[in-house]
Amino acid sequence: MRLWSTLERGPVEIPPPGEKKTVGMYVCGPTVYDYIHIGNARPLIVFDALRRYLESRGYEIVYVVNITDIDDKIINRAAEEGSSPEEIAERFTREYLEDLGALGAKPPTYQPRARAYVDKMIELIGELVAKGNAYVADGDVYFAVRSFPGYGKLSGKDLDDLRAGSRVEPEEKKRDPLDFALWKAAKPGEPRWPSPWGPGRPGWHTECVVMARELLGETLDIHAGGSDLVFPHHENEIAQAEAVSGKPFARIWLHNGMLTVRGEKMAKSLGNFAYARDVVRLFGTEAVRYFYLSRHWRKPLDFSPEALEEARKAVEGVYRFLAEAELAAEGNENAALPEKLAGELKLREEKFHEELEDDFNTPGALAALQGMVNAGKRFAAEEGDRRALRAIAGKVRELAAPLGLFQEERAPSLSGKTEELIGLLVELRNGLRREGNFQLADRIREKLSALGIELKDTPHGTIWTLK
RNA sequence: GGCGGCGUAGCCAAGCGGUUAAGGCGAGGGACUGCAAAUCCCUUAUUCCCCGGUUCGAAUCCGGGCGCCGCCUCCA
Repeated sequence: MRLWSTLERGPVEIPPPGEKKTVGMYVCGPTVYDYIHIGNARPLIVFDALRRYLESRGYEIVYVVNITDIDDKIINRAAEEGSSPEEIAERFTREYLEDLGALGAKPPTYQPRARAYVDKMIELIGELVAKGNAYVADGDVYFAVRSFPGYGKLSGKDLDDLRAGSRVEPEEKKRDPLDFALWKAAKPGEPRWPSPWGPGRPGWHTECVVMARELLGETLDIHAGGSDLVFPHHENEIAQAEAVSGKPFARIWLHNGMLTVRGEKMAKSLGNFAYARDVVRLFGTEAVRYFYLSRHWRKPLDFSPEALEEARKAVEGVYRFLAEAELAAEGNENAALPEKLAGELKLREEKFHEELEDDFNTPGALAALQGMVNAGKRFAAEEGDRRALRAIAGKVRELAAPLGLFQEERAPSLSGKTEELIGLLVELRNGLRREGNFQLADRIREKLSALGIELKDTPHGTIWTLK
């Protein structure tokens, strides 16, 4: 399998499963100062799907998504609410975990929190100071970017260009404006940990390095996150990790494209965001997942209610096929697949895997899945043989499982008594229809429709569904 | 200004040197129906932002435009 890596600026081959015992995968998770917005959900869905696809192909994945629970934004929010940073972090960690579940993500192997690793961070900073890659200035510790020759290799930036166009305000304490804080001295009222440089807290760029090293070793197989993290966050991680270990920090760097709104990046600071939980509540987990997976993970994707609605309908269509196929084929589970159909099915299945093996092209894979559904429908229409449909339905479900799609058994049903009641109404209405009393028959249909119960008169009788 | 990406049907979106240019949504036509709804079937890009070039052959490669976006500051 090939994945396009930011560092190589091109595709990198992942060694086949079995050649290596486990694959370590690290994704930059949220800062817990508020509910996550739907843009934050993109890496959580896309890399969850990638992880599960790799697992389905025989890889053993150790999947880490960190939780940043030390940060300026948390401190600010606490001040606004008259609460403590600990309380804010605790609360939004809980909310985040709930949202992660609602997005249909498989729980990560580890979900480390920065607060639990402060000691290790102090150790790492100490090493950097000892090696001459970092310096102490008035209770702060800064990483000296000029001390790391590879600085800029991930983002393709040149130190001198950066300085020329720099929007960074030079800080007195820094030797170079691009140096970044490893340790920040505590201001009055701020959370603090004791350190050799005085009380303070770690800078953001250090936590991922430390947690990744602790849980996955010095070199990660895959490091992933949003494309807005390439610079400076991931660049700074590389500098710290590699300055200490002398080994590559990660083999493959994956960066998902941004979610946009009318072409502009969704961001809390721009105010153009929607909370993930609200979008999931409105459109459902699978519509959100389908929405993301119907666009290649590296490209920007534009958010709109219409786009989500479109995804919801596409998901709906597949479920309609699955329900029909599984119903029609009941009792014919072992019916042999006609040769013609088997061939087409096989072709689509190969296509599905080819697409995913090639830079995890989920839109292509979804198209292959839709193609299978269409092949099934066409076959049933042409040959009048519906028995074969069950095999297709099974294949679709099997292939879609790692993507977190099409695993629901069926639409939620009503209680037995209610169903009997609807059955009674349907029977009465059909009596009226036979007598030609369409006026009353239509009224019953309309009233039920208003209650969310849709009646359909088919040649074989009337069936009903929930809207 | 520097670095990176994108521009494919009404909309969304794959394809990245030879395919009938995937797939979804929408739209149009048909079947079914008392009328509907739903469903099913069929149709829907001689052409890939523009202009040159390379090639037997380009949406795909190269050069030059035009337009849009991201990063360079916290950010998934």
